[in-house]
Amino acid sequence: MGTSSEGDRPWQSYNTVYTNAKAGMDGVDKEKVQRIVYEMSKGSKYFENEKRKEAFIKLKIESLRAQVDKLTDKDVSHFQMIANKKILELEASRDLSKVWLHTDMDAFYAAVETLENPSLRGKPMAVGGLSMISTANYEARKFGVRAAMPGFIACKLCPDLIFVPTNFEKYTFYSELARKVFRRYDPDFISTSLDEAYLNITEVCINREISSDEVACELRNAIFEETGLTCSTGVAPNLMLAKVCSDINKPNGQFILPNDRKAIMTFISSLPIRKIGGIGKVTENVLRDVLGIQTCEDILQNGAFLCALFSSCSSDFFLSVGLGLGRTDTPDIKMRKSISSERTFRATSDENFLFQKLADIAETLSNDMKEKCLSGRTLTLKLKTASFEVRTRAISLQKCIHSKEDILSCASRILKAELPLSLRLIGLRMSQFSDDKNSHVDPMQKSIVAFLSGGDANSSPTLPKKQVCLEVGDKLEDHDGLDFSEGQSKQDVELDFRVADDHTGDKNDDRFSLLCDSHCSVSRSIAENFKMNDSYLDESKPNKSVEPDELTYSVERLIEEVGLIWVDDYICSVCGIELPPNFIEERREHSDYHLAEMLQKEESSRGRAHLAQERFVRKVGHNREGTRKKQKCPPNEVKHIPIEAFFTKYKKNS
DNA sequence: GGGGGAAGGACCA
DNA sequence: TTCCTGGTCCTTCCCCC
Repeated sequence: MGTSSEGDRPWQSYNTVYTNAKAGMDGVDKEKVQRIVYEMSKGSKYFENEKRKEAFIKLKIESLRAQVDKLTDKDVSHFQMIANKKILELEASRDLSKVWLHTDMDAFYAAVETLENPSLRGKPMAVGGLSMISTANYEARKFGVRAAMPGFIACKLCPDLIFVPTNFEKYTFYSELARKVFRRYDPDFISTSLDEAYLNITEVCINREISSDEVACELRNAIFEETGLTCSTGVAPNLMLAKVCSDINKPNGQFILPNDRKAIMTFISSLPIRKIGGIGKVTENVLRDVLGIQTCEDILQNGAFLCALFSSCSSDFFLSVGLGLGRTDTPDIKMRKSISSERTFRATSDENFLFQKLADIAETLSNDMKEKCLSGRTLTLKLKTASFEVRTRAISLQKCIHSKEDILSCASRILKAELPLSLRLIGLRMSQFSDDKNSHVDPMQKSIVAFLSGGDANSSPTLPKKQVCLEVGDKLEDHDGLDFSEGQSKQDVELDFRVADDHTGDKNDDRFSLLCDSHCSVSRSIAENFKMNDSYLDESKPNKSVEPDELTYSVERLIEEVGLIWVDDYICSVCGIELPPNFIEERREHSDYHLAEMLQKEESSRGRAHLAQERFVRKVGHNREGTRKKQKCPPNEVKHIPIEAFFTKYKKNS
């Protein structure tokens, strides 16, 4: 930016993934593609957001450069010693005894569509729509059209482009046909997607006394005969290299890298780092602009700087890439860690529309979870604003949930705290699954009594091992075993009234689950919760009188005693302080303060209430310094860019 | 200081 | 006029013990 050449060609500074060479795109006029992508994008909110992200990366690069400049000769020789030691250790772990084959179906979705509709053959075609393309055939790739490109840009690059909608049933069917072939060569093959797999063919080569080249050829022929589709394969001593190799002779080709260190080092030396799985656009730019690293050989030559600038895990990963090392064993079966559903729509701030979308997504997620017998404890709401800024807000519950009603109830509360906002995407993700998929109750969940007594929920034989629900107006003493133990202060209860899960999924249950959800990050003030969930309040129930001296609680009493509501959703009815709805923590602390104040009046012991007040005062002071926790990030604030984010996982490979 | 939750980001197909 | 979906893993920040 800023140079005359860039002024003439502003698109050159707009880096997108679309100019990265993909199979079948070798002859593409990259500058033309870059210019058209730039011209179609510029001025849009997406473009502005990309620019913002680019600016962050530039700052990161500048910061790393400054760190390099500060290194003395002594520092460099120190880090060189560390790098040398690591290289020796990594080299000692090199395993050349395995033969891995990576197979990748050629333009899979597009090939399936062409197989079923031969009239598409020879014509530029893309699977997807005007908003986004899933994949493009090789005829379209000649124009620069590729996966992950918006369809309207693809249309500009290739006006005759034919669009075919995605049909996952078809792709799954053909994928299964291919997998039948894979199983014959490796029953434990690793499937990474519908069209890709890793096969350990070591045994096949030994038992049948044939070369890996012959196995690859045989496998490709078998796949073609049984599916009518072509694939490309790569053979190498580890998974990382096999994946790189399968891309070399695409489409319908294969590349064999011998299990020989010298051959590997020769192969890797000129390999662009971007070809390595785990090195994407950002890492490529950072390594190139900070250290001038472009090939894997460059990595080894910059070992000292990599050790100086990056975490141990990251530098280990980089060095292992430079040595051509990768995983050589079949990983253990991985359990799913999360399940999610998200929808993009035209940006809007219409709250009715947004809550309806949220309900639709909650239903989809709930259905998916039921289908897979999953029940989760952590719900994450993902929002993409009209300006493409992505926000996530998570809530961890005391028990696992899966029903639409429970999901929607939690999600609505988080969303409400974020509004008003113009959004273009809403997503919900559930994680922290219960081990026992048939149980929808978290065994770790403590009953309120166990919580109050500081004991384990399961340790008391007299306590019901189920969630205790209170009706509005109930006193805790009305329930078996629900009394406060001696010395137990009421403030020990961080009350978070939630919609009860009665395990039947009934809507509009007028009871509240009185759970001690102290870990709930978005637990709200009592008043707020009541306000937000007022549809669950049953006003027909008569209030129950409460003796002031009794150490008992009723839900209504808390509200009455504290008397705190947020007038106009903004002003504290007790003291008049103004706190916006999205100041969740502050509001919670604020209601804590008033609660403590109330308790202070009625309890003979003042200690804990005083502590709560102190806590509030400290917190307010803290917040006034502008260190509010991750609620909003100023646009001009330098954000952390976790360049190393991807690398630790490779550590175990080496 | 360590553990764990939350938030954000990079990357992949 | 228009830039997806679903998943994993990692780091940093922050709070709590």
